[in-house]
Amino acid sequence: MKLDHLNIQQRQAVKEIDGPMMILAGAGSGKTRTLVTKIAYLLEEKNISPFQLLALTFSNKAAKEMRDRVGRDVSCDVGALQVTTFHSFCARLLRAEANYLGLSRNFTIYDTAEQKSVVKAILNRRGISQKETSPFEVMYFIEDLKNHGHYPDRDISDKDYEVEDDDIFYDMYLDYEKELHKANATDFGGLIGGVIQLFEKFPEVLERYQDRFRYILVDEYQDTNRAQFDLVTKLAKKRRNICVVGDEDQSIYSWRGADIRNILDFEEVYSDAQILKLEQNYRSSKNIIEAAGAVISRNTQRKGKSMWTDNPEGDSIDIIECSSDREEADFVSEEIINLHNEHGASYDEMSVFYRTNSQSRQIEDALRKSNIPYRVVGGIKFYERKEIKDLIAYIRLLVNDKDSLALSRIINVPTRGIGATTLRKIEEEAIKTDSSLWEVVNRIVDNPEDFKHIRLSSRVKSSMSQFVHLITEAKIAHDQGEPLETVYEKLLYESGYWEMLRASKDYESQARMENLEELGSAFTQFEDQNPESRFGTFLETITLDNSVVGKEEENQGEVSLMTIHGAKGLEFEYVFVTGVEETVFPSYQSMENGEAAIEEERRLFYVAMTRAMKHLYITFAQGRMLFGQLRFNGFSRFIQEIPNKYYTWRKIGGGIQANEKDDWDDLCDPVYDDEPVYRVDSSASKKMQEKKATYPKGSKIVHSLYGEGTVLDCIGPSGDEKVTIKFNDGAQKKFMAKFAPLTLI
DNA sequence: TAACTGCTGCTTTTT
DNA sequence: GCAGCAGTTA
Repeated sequence: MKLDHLNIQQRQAVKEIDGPMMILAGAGSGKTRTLVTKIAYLLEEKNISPFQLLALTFSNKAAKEMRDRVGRDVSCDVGALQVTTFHSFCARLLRAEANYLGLSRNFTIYDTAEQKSVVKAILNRRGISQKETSPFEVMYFIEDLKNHGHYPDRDISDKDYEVEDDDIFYDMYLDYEKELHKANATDFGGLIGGVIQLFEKFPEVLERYQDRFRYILVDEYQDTNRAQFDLVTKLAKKRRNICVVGDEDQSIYSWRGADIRNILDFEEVYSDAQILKLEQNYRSSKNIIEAAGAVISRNTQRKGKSMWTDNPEGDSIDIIECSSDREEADFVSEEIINLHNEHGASYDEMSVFYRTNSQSRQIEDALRKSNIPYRVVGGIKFYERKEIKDLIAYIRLLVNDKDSLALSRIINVPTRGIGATTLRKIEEEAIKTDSSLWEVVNRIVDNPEDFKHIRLSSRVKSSMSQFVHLITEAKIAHDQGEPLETVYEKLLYESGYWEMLRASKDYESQARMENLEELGSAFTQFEDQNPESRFGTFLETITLDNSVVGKEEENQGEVSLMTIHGAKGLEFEYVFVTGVEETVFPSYQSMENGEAAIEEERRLFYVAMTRAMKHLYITFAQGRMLFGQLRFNGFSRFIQEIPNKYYTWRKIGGGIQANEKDDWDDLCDPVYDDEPVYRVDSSASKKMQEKKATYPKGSKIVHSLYGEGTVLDCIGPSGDEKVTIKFNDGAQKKFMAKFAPLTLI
């Protein structure tokens, strides 16, 4: 098998197949190429059956990419090959082995919004207001437990997580688990935990899987949490053929439980592990790689790689100082037009990054004004829209009638006169008789005389009867194999949902109706691709991968807008990183959370920088509207961490007056020694001192070589300004003030 | 039952 | 600046 297309380290990563291995693969180092080749090598050269190989990733994006490339590059039949995400793998395994854990096969997977509803209900029941304890706190607590591989009766006293007795949060966690179990549901963390539980309680099941998966590959290893590490360790215990690939410098999901120790401790867990580093970057210019390297080298929590490249030095990084967020957006759109018209760059080679989604609006406005085609990646997801969640709730109830959360969501949508009071009565009854809401509603409909004690009006009772009829009819149609879209439409029209939107005159309803039509075609499309599938598989697919509906259409020459988190794994010729200011990036929360949080922000900044292949723009605004207030935050410490030889500082627009600008430069004077000084206190901006620029805008100068000219612009920190000069012969040139032979006249 | 009003408190979001 | 909540009013 030819491995000429790989470098020495990559080739070694491919050929060493036995025993534990960790590959530290830096940004743009050909990680996927190496992994795909390794899979091909195992299958074709070592004759491993695809059935015995397991490749796990964290994201669907990565799984899909690997699957596609394996399918393209590998000649043998890869049908049985599992290249999938941790969560899909676990969901499938749990459904296959459901009988062991007392779940039924049609269990529902709750997403974050549904988890929140459950937690809210628990808080409510305990009489705790959301002000006292926010549901997020409880959710975070629960997730943290699950991320560490905890499940209710698991003894993890010898693990790295302590559970205290009579902890009210812990009690709520137990309530939560009970609630989910009653609803025949689990959550993302529960998928992983469920498999761990299964493996611990039934060693024979574990052994079956250990014998099957002789080679295990884990991609995006830096994003795995402790539970996933546990899971993989269990699976690999017998054969020890485990190969993990990751980059600790791109670990940006620790707030989601990703545990950087999985990388830092790998050698301790596997003392005979081979550690390989892929340090050659094939993506970006030398300037970008070295600048990014300088920034990330400030982190202490890392194994330490040093990326290098054979690529040309490339353009200087542009640091753009703007007076406001508005001007920043205008600069981005003007520069995009410039790149497009003057440099022939196509829009889909450009991307604009921001720290938070809310920053996109400003940019979108500017792009729209200039008629630049763009698309926003991420943001509000299709399946998170209210109307979609509503109809999905109808379907969830149809698939799993124990899903009381789904029932309570839609029993009064559209309004059927079954309001909060009635619902509370049903809930009380359900708790008393230990049944689901669906069962209670059915009992009321079937034997109304048994429920005289909860006094329901006949209008309410007849609505309930209609509701039960609707769901039951749809369920029968579904069971008889009617096309999914037909059943869906039945629910949509006969529930009155469609009519409710049609009758409503507000502006949003039109869009909602369009979304519901799109959902309809999603069913048809899904059924075409998975002919044997029913609603159950559809639900699982959309919960675990919300890019599933025809949404992921090809980029037809648009500028991409996204958060930096969304940019991981992608690359663009031209990248704009916007809003690079203290309190925005790093975010103010991270600034309050100590050095570890700042290191994560720094990794995020590193990810942003290393997405750029050809040209990198870093922009910031002196003043920005934040929380309805104009704030002056100063540029980010990360800008100060870029050695000045890699960038050109440009101040654009007219915003601030000359003397103010000098004060600003002085205020933000970057410090390059070992202990950076950060001046982020906005009140400091009021205590600015007077100081003159070396070459004020508009002043006349003479250059010993080029003659007389006018200063167009003077930018950058004082003592290190870059001056733009228009000479009398029309030529325009940029100089470093401290080196150029310039004299003021 | 819904609609209105004032108050609070803000990230990122692969699954 | 805006969404989401709790408490109040029609």
